[in-house]
Amino acid sequence: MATSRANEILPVLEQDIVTGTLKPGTRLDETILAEKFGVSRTPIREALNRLSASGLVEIRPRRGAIVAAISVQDLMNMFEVMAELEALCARLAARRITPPEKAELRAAHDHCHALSGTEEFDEYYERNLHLHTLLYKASHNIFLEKQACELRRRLSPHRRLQVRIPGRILASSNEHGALVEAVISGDAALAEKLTRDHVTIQGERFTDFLSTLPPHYLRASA
Amino acid sequence: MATSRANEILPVLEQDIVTGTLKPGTRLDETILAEKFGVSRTPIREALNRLSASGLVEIRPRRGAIVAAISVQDLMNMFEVMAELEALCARLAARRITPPEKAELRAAHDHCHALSGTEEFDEYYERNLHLHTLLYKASHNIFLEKQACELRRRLSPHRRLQVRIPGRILASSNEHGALVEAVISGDAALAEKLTRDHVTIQGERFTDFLSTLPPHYLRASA
DNA sequence: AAATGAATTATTGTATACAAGAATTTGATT
DNA sequence: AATCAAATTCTTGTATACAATAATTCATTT
Repeated sequence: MATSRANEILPVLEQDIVTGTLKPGTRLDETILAEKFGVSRTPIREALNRLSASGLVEIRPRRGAIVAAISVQDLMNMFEVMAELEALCARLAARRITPPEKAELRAAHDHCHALSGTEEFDEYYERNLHLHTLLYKASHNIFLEKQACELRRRLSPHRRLQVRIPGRILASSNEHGALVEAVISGDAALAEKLTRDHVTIQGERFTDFLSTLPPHYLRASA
Repeated sequence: MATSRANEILPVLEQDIVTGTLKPGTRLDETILAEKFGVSRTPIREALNRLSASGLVEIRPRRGAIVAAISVQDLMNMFEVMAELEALCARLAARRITPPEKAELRAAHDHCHALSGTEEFDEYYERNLHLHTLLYKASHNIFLEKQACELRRRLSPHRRLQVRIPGRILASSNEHGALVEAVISGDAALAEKLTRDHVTIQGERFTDFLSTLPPHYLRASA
């Protein structure tokens, strides 16, 4: 046991929510969770409280906790902020990235690019995550890095069900190539713009995204 | 009682931290707090857990909770993100602000400007906060609004002790005037730039800021 | 048969009891 | 007098017991 039961339970629950094992709207019964983890309700409640503060869980007074369900508007709003945070990462990274970080970033991009033309969406998801994480790190702003990671985690349960269009991996990877080059060459303004455009869901991608969302997104509260 | 004891205690503690009544580094003894609020340790712990997830409180395993103490580097990092979030607010607001919101924003600016030349820092702090809050709202991105508010709250205990230079109110108010005009006239790019510059602590203001920080900022952890 | 209301059941929120680990104090030794 | 170690005290973390409220079920009435 690392430190406390609650500290062990928290990341497990978080992971289950982030990966979609526990889907938005799912009830989180304290007693059931307590049995599952082999503890009393107390550490479960601590974990749920913390998760509610970070937005992954919604606690309705006297009515229990559920995996946070968000509306389309929330989702659009969050993507808007995500794009800006990542754009800031890119701008700062272009100014602050170190030589070893440049090598890592290039390697991560190559690793992504190797899947161009394929349809290995799950694997690309992981490699893409790694590339973006390196970008956050290269900003050399630890707070920003944490914020960007947290927001990405929060978006991921909704992102997983995004449209999986055959050519998407190639397109995404090409965008990566351009923005990685901009960062490495120190062109902050270009890196910022390319990253913002890369993260923003625009044009017909947006329409596709909307039309494939499960219906519950249309009525969820904040 | 609104909903639960923990839900009553949480905002009180938060306010005490944000206003500096409870200073960074202060130990938050569960038993003492429980007595003060007339409850058992349980709801206190729930509140502390939530505050730790939002970053205002730091819980060290088996060693109790303290008001989050942050380093100069953390502070600089947070300001960098704050500037970007507010700049995004301004950019979006320039595109989305409604006529009644324009009137409110103008009024808030006038209210700030009325203190130009004075040295009523505490009053200016409040009016300035109101103006910025209106700017967040005018972005019409509720998630962004919440994030910006939360980060501002998190920075406020450290901001309060900023240098109080005689001419600062006038300078700040003039910057407000320009950015409010940019937002109202719909000049998104200008509004964004002016807001980022307004929030960023730069030039000799930065030196002043650093040199007046209490010494504990130099050794705090993340 | 449907609907309303009372009673029962289940679940959350709080308090208290207990266990385990950190901090402190006291005493012994150099 | 200073330092180190053992023991005590204090604080946190977990479990359990209880109270309060929401959800459900069942009966009664129209």
